[in-house]
Amino acid sequence: MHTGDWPKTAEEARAVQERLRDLVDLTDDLPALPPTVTGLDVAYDESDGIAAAVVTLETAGLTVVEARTHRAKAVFPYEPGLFAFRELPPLLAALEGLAHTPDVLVCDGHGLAHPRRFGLACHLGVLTGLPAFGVGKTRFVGTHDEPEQARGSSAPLADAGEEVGAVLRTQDGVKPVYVSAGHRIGLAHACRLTLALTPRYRLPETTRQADRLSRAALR
DNA sequence: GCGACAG
DNA sequence: ATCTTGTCGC
Repeated sequence: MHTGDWPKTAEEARAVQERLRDLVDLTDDLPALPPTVTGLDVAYDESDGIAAAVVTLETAGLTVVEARTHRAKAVFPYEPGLFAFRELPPLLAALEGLAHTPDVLVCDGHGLAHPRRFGLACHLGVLTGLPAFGVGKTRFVGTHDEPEQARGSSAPLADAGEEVGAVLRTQDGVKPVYVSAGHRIGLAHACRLTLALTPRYRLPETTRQADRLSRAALR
């Protein structure tokens, strides 16, 4: 579906981000608790082989509704800030295989918490037109205070004077995650959904399921 | 100039 | 991302 016009150089990729960033819509029309949540992740092997997985869960109960995987060869090298150009192709292919349109995408990476405010979650949201937000495991940009130790506590993530996300504690005393809006959803809503997806573990159940499936698909 | 740097 | 032994705790 995206064969042909994919950036070849870092310069071209950054230009694409600068051009698409204006298409990000932060209007939030998503129900407080959408019927389903769809997680995405990509696994890699030692020779440019990659496997993407998308898993849709019922929001209440977190049971799997459907899942899809897609294997491919990496077409773009990893570079901080341009990460989406590496994972987007297989992720989009996997998404196209779903029988049901996702209500919201939960990405393994950042959205607005990006140097040019256009991380994977924004890119995926703009290209699919679907609501999307990011839940990163580590900080990429910005500074923040340490959130309180209780699950649900959070601290603003600021970069260059802008609030680009939140550092959210999903379990008592565990390392917090980095939540940021991607497209068609607000930060507060993204944080509430993240908590709904982490009743037991640090990472969202969507990410855990997608991670497991992508690794399995790689072999 | 010197670090930092999503996955 | 992925590579890895042991270790602490429920």
